[in-house]
Amino acid sequence: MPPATTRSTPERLSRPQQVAEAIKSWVVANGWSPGHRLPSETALIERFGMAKGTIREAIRILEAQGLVKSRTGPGGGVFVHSVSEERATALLGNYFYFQNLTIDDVYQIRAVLEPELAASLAGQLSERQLAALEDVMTSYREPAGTPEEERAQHLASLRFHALLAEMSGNPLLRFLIRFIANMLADITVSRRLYAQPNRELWASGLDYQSRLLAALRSGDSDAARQILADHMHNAHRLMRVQETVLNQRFLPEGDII
Amino acid sequence: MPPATTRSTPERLSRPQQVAEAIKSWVVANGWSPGHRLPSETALIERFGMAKGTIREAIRILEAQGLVKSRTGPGGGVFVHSVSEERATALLGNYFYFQNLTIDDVYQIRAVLEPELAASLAGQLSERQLAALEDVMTSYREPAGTPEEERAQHLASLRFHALLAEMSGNPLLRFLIRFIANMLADITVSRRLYAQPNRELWASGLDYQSRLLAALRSGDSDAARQILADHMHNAHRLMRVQETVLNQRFLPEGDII
DNA sequence: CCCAATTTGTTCGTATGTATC
DNA sequence: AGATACATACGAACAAATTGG
Repeated sequence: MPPATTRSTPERLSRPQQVAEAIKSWVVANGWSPGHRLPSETALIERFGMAKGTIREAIRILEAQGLVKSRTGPGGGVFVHSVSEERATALLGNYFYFQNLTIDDVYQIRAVLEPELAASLAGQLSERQLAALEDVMTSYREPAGTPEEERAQHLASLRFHALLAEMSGNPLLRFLIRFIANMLADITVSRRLYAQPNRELWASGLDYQSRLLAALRSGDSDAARQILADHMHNAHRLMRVQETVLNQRFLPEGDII
Repeated sequence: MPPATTRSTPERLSRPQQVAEAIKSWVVANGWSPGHRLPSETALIERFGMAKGTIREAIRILEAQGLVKSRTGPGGGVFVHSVSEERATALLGNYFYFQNLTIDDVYQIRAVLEPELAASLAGQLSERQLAALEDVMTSYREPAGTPEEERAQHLASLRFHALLAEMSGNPLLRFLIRFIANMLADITVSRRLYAQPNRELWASGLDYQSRLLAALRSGDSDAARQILADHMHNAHRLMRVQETVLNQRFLPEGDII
């Protein structure tokens, strides 16, 4: 179940890594699906002729990648597992931890993905799904009073976008939008954006989202696309302002950005 | 250096996993950068009061995520490592292995990301970079005769897009486009698309790319965007045709799609 | 409720491999 | 070449968790 690892750097692998790769291709070759039980530790020890510790390290490698899960006790063992969205998000997040993205980078992508998502969902949602979206919106019907409320509302608005993505039939689009929303949530928290209430962002966000819901309901794909394009443009502009404000406030005090 | 793991499912972690998480936050807290050496195994054994095997499994977990690398010998040890693009690609690929994407899914994303990339690069590239792009183009100046050549040319055209992405200053855009190109290369191989030469795709691809280079050179951002939008639309259409042909050819023989 | 069987989880001691000086 | 410092691997014993009787 792991895509064949395209090895461009032919560096020697440690034995646990070799075993992990061998198990991977074994699973793929046999077409084993999530839930299938792999041979027991002792069986693998015999199969590969290696010590217990080596085999266990191999299994840990696969577990870290989210490809297997192991349980103790009778009926236990190591089981093929489909990589969860949470795991994939965390693993990919590790990569971008070292790439120090800017707000501009993130919004360049959001600005094209979110409108595409909105357009593709117009006229496709059930009344139940539309109701769920309206439900999230209610959590920021009132302007925030405190910074805590402000932050909570911002996270709720990100949840709105994540929920919207959830409704897409495209797994790739779904993952990317949710991943970016998560990353944005982390950035906002760690950089302490939204420390001061920003009533303009709140008002414009609420307005855009209600207009979006109308377009989604009526099936007006072009309108939905345009509404989200405008929204992203606006949100980007407002976040850049806040980032500037932030740097001016915190940098002199030696705080991390 | 790993983003704080947001744990929504409070399941108990095994000791190696606990240690791995502890080391992660330890690295983040101390702000250790790639290249920094972690304490030796024996030091970690004392530090955590656990057996060697447990510590080693923890390190395997971090290594599988691409966050550390270990070397033997004097001056060796475990070192903080920035997650490589290859590693991130492989790990994310594991996730989508279980999501069975369609050609439509992939092209819905390509159709918005590639034009955005082209637009953002117009007028930004050096003569040297433009020359490198032209260089890749020469590898499919002639129409393919054999299926092998056909496949090689298709992979070269994907490399053209990957190279273009490489030139973007946006790490997120860069990664996404290269990831999708890689995935597309895998899909085309595993599904045996392009088994029969498709001269139309070859001709249109070559035409689009030379027009794109002109737009990039002259700095016409809108033209570059439009050219790639058209190209994606066309490539998508042609790949759907081939996928249909493929299914009709191979499915009766019991081959996997 | 406890006991027994099964399977992973953990420990320790020792030995081997590998790169640096 | 040899000594040193480190990860790597082995093996046997013991512990913990889970399931079923």
